[in-house]
Amino acid sequence: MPYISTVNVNGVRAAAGKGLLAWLAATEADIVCVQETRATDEQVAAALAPALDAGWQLSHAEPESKGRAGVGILSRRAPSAVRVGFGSSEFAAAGRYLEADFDDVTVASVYVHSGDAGTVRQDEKYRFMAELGAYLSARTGDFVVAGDWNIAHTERDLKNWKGNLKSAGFLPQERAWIDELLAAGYVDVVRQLHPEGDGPYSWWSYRGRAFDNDSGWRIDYHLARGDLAARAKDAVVERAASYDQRWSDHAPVTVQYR
Amino acid sequence: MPYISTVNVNGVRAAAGKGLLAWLAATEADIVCVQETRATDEQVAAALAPALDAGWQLSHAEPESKGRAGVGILSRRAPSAVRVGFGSSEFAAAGRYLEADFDDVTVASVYVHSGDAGTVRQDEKYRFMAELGAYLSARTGDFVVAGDWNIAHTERDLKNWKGNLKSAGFLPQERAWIDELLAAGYVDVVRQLHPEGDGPYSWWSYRGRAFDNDSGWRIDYHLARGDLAARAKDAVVERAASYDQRWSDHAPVTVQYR
DNA sequence: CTTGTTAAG
DNA sequence: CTTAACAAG
Repeated sequence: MPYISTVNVNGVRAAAGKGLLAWLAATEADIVCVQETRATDEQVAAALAPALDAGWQLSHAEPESKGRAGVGILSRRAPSAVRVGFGSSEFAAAGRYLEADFDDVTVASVYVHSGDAGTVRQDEKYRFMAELGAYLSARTGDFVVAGDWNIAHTERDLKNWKGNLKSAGFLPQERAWIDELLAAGYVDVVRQLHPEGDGPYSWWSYRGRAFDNDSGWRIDYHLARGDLAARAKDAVVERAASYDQRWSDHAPVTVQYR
Repeated sequence: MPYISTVNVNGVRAAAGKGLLAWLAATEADIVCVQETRATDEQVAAALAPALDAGWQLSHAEPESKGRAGVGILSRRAPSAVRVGFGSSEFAAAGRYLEADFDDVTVASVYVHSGDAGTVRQDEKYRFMAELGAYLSARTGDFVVAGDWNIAHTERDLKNWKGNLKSAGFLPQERAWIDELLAAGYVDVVRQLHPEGDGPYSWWSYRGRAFDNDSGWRIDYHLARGDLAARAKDAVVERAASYDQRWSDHAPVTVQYR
């Protein structure tokens, strides 16, 4: 029943003015996970005012540091419960994790650091991965965590994999972490429904002609566990949402769950 | 003989793309003083490349702090000498003063701080004023200092003078400093040629409808001394240069010297 | 190449 | 309201 989409909006205030609102008005999704709102609760509500007026419910995890991170969940019906962050992690209030309970499913919106190989920001990414991994592995039941994981799992998940073997987002330790999540019972829903071929990519750099050349990365996943994973169908990356005018460097990843 | 213009370009890189280059290609001025290039020597040369290719000569005083200040002099013929800064001032390398000798005249391009009443930035402005005033008062001969002085001299030099009696740019101490320069032998050339009426303003805030309402300030002056002052004619503020598309919040102030 | 923050204007 | 630097992406 739930029709769930996830998209890194790369600044909700900028995205709202460029096409996010139109996309929200047109989508058939019931639940939309967003990442990188880069705004306070108040600013997000202001940017999405037309959507909220049209009935969308907003749950949001505000980032501590201004202009960074920030994740939210938009839903046609209000969730029965919302939880910001996970555990007593150093990232509890980082605006990187939010989960919401709906009648038939619990949905989380996650934003993993992009990282930068060999820097403190990569160490921070690893710490986040460790804590998030422990939290997710301990969870049971029907559950889907959708968001920007900033990790391409396999060679089929990025166009130029040979050139990125030492790049943040495709490092062995990062890829192994996705393996662990799958081993813990999570299913990469889009890959399950697209077992063959490369992609579909969900992020294209703004630099050069990356989008036109489809030189992208698949770093936005739905990781579902329990009964939910088997119910997934029609997983699509809405690349076309970016054709007219790009309103983010990511495209929505949308899955229908029966 | 010299036809001299001054304009605060408010970022030469932004201005070049929006109309400064077209204005330079069309102006009849022989010497153009510019302020707030907000760029290094190299960046200014790159931004003005088409103008330099067309024959304009560039002299530039690079700001110490990136993205701030920076003054230059563009001339159809190369100056015989160029001097950056004045004396051993704390502002010697601030990118706020540059003078160049031409066959028949010495021209300086100056950029006085905008200031902020009651803050350290206002104190800095006062220190700059004191040092510049001492330097200019000691000078003799034919000489013109053109630039952004960031001070409206009298009630006729800004639209809303009543509301700005306590604002930086119209403070008693600032206005008195202009009086001192005039007493030292400098002539406010535009005012001399426009003895009646308000303005002509040379700066309009980007906020609100300031430009459309001509709610501006006259803060860009040619201060000339010696024979030169008497030779001035046809002093105009080229407000029309901003009609199509504004490429700065200031307009060029152009004077023909016989 | 883009977003948002910041300082300066 | 705008410029440019910066940090992050």
